[in-house]
Amino acid sequence: MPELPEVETIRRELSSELVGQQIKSVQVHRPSVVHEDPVSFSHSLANRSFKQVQRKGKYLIFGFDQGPDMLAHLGMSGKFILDSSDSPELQPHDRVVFTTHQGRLVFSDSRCFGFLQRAKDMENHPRLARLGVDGLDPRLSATDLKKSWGKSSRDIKTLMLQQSPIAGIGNIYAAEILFAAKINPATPAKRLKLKDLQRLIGETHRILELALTHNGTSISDYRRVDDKTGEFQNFLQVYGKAGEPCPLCKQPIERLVQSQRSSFFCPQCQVL
DNA sequence: AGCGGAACCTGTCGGC
DNA sequence: TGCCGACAGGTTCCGC
Repeated sequence: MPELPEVETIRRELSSELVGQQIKSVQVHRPSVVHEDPVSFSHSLANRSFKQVQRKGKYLIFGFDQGPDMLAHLGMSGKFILDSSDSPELQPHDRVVFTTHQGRLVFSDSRCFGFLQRAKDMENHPRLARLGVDGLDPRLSATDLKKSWGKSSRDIKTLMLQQSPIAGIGNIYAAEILFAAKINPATPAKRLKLKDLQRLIGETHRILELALTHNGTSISDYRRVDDKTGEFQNFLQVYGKAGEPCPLCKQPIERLVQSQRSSFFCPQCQVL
């Protein structure tokens, strides 16, 4: 589900609404989504207060007034929902519920690819150690990309999804960024020159920023913490649009499977 | 080392 | 109506 703009939207909303709230209790309804002993997890988080919410790539890191941080990933269908109702009913996909003095924070995830886990040493967490430069980070450089990709004959689309050397891009934004940069998703990475990679970085920044401005893309599952949808789905140029005319040249958009994922592109505009 | 493919789990939709 | 396969904003792991 959630790529960088969706996760960052959620981070901002949690940051403004959740910070300062104290946890009364934690109920784990699906132990497998807590990647550690669920009993220790619940016990240790009780009575903690949320202090900050950070993001690295598609991961969220919750900081508390004391004790280890909590790492969270939303997988394909994970959501964080905040509510303040008095007698909320447990929904079928509610996996973990944090009850605070002001309401609840619910981790809901239909497919259970997401997870929560405390970690004392977040800096060296194996999940985070592999991440490259954040997709919104201005320090992202074409030279770094050339260094990582310069000798690879793999297709550029697959490499963009690997979270290194760039972190935060997923299937939707890979398609949109490549369309904007006029690069074919099947192009072997080593064929891209520095100026192509510079353009790719420019479009990465532009598209991710724009999507963030519109609070991300809601296609089916993704919701903001107040259950509202994002709006960037209204601005998609190629993702999910196989058979529809290209917004630039009217040629039909094509679908292609790469690394077991769908890619969408315009065969006429994305020639490189 | 790097690659392709399977696995994790659940839900929805379209075709027969 | 029911069953079956395809597909879905992700990531890790295993075997070659």
